[in-house]
Amino acid sequence: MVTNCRNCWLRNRPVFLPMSEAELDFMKDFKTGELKVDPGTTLMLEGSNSPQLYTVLDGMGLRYKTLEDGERQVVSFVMPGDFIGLQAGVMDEMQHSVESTTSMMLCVFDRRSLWRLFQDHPERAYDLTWIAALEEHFLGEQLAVVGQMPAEQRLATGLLRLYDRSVALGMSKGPWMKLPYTQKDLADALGLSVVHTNKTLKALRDRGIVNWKNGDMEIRDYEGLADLAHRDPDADVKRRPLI
Amino acid sequence: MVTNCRNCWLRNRPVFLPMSEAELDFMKDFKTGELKVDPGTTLMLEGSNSPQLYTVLDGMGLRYKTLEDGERQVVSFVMPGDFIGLQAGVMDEMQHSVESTTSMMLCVFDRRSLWRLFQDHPERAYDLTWIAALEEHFLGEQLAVVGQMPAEQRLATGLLRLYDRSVALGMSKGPWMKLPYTQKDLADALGLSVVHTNKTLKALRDRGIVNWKNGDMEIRDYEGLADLAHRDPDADVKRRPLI
DNA sequence: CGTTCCGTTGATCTTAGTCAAAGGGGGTGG
DNA sequence: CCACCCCCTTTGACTAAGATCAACGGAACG
Repeated sequence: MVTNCRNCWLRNRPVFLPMSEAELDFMKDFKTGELKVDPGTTLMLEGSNSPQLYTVLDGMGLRYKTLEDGERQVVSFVMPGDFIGLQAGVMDEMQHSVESTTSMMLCVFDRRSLWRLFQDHPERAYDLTWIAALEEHFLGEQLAVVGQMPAEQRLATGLLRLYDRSVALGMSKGPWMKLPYTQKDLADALGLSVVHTNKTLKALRDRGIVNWKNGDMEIRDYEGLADLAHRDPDADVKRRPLI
Repeated sequence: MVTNCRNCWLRNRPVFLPMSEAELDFMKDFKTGELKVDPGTTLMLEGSNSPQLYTVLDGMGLRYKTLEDGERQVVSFVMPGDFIGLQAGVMDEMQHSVESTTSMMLCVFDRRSLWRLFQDHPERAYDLTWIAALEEHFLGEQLAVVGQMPAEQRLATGLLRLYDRSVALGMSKGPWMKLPYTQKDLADALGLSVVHTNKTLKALRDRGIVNWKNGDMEIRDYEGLADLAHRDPDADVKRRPLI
């Protein structure tokens, strides 16, 4: 059964273009169904090997690693169009956990059909590799953020990135975006303590740059934020196509 | 011309097994030659799009990103078997730079043949995706290291990882390994200042845990180091196959 | 109506960064 | 062969960014 599958990577790359007849046929072959999950559901568990792979159709979540001492590193935020479970599919087990923070709608694939995809659909296999390379790119960026930037710049960079993605995905038109995370989630992503994250956030709020209330974030001064992030004004144009 | 290509991912996955007839034929098709570079050579430049992709046959190097303000984040250390240029091959440009720190021997491929690989050699395409996923895995680990660990633990984790790889690649049998990097390189990888890296290193030396002299590193107390890294004793067995 | 989770804030402490200066080597040129 | 220089390492003194600790407020929820 193929239902509406917007924002699915199998549909196209990048995730926006319309689906062709051939692609629809293809979907019939691979998609095994859709899955709706509640907030707080663990979709993938570090060290496990899920038989199912997902594409996010709707909702948000996060990927994280847990360290021996209980600390948590949020590896990335999950948004519509993201592919979940590549590691489980191609290596033998997941290296991080994935959890929903809102309710999510997922497009479900069978892990075992992945090899068939490589054999019969080289373009899609290529897309998959493209996705993996993209993921690698963003992890590298995040590593640079956490490794080299002071708190304020980290926060600005992180919020900006979330907002840009949100806009790119058509989830926000104006200055508002859904941000269903806790400050602890943000802190764990940026490598900061909750307290310091909160204080840094307050500083941004006091300066009228952002406004975060009840899971909704308002970017009141995009330029100012980009400035705090030390972002090269040209670079974001260059980077725009990479969501 | 196909010459000796040990440690090349195209040869096999993981990089150790012997090459079959079919694989030799395959190599003839894709390998365009070998390249020897001096220390300090920039192999890939962030933002550029190299027409050539490489596999490291011998020597060591590093990948890094440069931030707007001149800071540098070392993204990973490059060792034999590593594939260089996946992003250039599959996306449109490199997202980080790659530089040799010793002289290196490289196996050269043409970027344009990558698509042919996906069409005609699905197993190899699969391997390539596997490599990308592996890279993603290690970046995630490094992110957790930089984001959550204090200096000493970061250093211990980093050195341990370098040593384990070195052993896995057959480059060290005993407690010694080649470590041709500067302390600044290490600091930029761990998100620390050189000064603090140096002091932390001295502490390890004073406790007889490691000994680093003239580009050679001696792991004098592996257990002690693993302890400082808070490494789960079982985990390294699990992680061993992933180089 | 208590409990729990999250956000907020202040006080204090520690880790790691910055600044500065002094030792090596190893290479190059006089 | 020596001298100088450059790059890297090492060390100490000082500073600051951010962590930790602690306490309170509010909203959601059973």
